[in-house]
Amino acid sequence: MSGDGWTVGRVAKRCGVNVSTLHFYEQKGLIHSTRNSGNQRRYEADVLRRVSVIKAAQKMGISLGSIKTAFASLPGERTPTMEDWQNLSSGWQAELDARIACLERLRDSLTGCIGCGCLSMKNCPIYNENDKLAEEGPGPVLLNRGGGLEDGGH
Amino acid sequence: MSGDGWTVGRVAKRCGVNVSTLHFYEQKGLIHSTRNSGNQRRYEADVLRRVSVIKAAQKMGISLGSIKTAFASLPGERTPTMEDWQNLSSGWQAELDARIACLERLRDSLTGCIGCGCLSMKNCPIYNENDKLAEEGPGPVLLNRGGGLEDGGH
DNA sequence: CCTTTACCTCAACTTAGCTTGAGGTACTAG
DNA sequence: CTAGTACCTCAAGCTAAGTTGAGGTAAAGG
Repeated sequence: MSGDGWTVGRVAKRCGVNVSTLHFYEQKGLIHSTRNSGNQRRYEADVLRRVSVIKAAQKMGISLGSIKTAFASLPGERTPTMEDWQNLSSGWQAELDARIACLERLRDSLTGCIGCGCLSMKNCPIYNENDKLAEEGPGPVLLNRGGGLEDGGH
Repeated sequence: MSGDGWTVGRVAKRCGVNVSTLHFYEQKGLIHSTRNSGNQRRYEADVLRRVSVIKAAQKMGISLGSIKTAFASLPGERTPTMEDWQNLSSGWQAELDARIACLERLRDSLTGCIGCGCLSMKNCPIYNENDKLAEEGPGPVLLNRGGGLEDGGH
């Protein structure tokens, strides 16, 4: 079974995503496959890790574009080693740290800031501490578009 | 000037958003306005805080839909007091805490997890700790769609 | 008064990340 | 050998959160 490669369906089930999502990722260049004699996709085992990493990175708020860029640092020819993946993830650590720090600042100033009058001001801590991070050119940028918490209740 | 209400342009400039964004928010029911004799929008001062809160909440990753829901808890007739805003923000504190905690778990397990083989497994800490949070029905849900860090470089 | 700037509505377009559907082919189990 | 899945491609659709543009009106300054 896994002897002659993984089929889309199996990868999808194993990774908890739809087949269409795998097609989509392939189209975006995030994963790749070979074809069997009947033109059906066959994957190497490392696709599982790729998909999982995509999912984990997305949870950190990293876009598919950035993930693709990160994946570009992986070796093309050989199967990525543990070390390759470690390198990749360590690049995201900093980003994640920055993001956590930002949310913490936001949390710490939230009550005071929304409650007081400063939120409408240009010098509000929430406003600025975030804007600063949100504009660091290429590099850690956070939560500046869309996504995220849905239906927060309240 | 502010005597007979704020114009869209002034609100936009003051809040650092486009006029079209204010139209959009109004259409979504997040802010509201009255009209002058010539059908132009006029806002009460509290719109400034609303817009600022929207922006702050978005930075936490809260969707406009959730923000609207949260705003529904504000008094309709009278201008919201400081306390009203505090109540609203305290609801988001918990969400923000949950979210920070989740990202921290993700950070702490990132290296180990991406580096090891577990990411493709159903019992991976990253996978599950996040999924659990991502599925708490209505309530804190995090980063499950789109958005976020763009162009992380690396 | 006249020009310029601000505002109005409505519709269409944008990006990300997928999903859905139509129409057709390949595999696999009995 | 024949169902019944699984798979294929391509195009269109969807949601969020806005932005852009066309065509037209209102207000403000000199």
